[in-house]
Parts: sequence; structure tokens; C-alpha cells
Amino acid sequence: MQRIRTTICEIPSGFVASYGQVAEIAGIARGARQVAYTLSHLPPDQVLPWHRVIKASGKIAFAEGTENFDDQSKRLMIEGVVVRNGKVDMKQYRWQPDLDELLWKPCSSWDQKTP
DNA sequence: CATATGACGACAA
DNA sequence: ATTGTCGCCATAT
Repeated sequence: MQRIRTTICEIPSGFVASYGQVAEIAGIARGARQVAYTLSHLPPDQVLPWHRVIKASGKIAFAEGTENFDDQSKRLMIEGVVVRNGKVDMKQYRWQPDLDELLWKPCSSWDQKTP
């Protein structure tokens, strides 16, 4: 779903959002799993800050040791997010969007097909 | 239309 | 903290 990708696109660097959070903002109340599905089927050319999406528990979605896991944790750390044991301190890094911020939509215009 | 499937979430033991 | 269940929603078959 476009809404989901757009939402993820708006997560600012240095912060993270849970699948459920992304789903809600995207308009799908309990669609955490849907977000997961969407991410796992991302078009290869689609560039999104997918690494900023983690579980509500603060843990990275991939199993420790996998390439994706390393990739994600690495990307997060580059952005200044402290990842310890595959976990992130949600209290500190959880993205808390403001309306202005959302309405601004500084992202690309790949979502402009809204009816 | 009926099932199966996910990079999940909340909760009980 | 860890593990198992069940619920959830859009897609895929």
C-alpha cells in the first residue's frame, strides 16, 4: 500500500517507529502485519528508510546474525540510534510525529494518486 | 469465496 | 525475560 510507504518515508533520521505505529499513521489501525508484508515485498528499486521500522518491543524484526539484521542495526547506528543486543530504547527514539510535520510531507511525490 | 501467509502486537503462564 | 496463543489486515493462491 502506498500510504504505508509514504508514512515510512516520513520517519525522520535518528528515530524509529513500530510496525503498529506506522500502520496507524498510514490509516490501517491494526495492520502491523500488513506493514511487514508490504516491506517484505518492496519493489527492489524502491528506496525507503525501512530500517527505521522496528517491533513495538523495540527489537529489530530480523533474527540476530542474519544479514538484514546487521544491515538494519548498522544503518540505525549510523543515524545515531543506539542499538544494543538488537534492541532500541523506544522511550528515547520512538518517532512522535507532529501534525505540521505530517502535513508537510517533504517526501517525494510518489503518493500523489490519492483520490 | 475459502485458505494460507507475513520483517507484527498484546497478553497469559 | 521467554515462550506460546490468538487476533489482525491486506495479498496471494
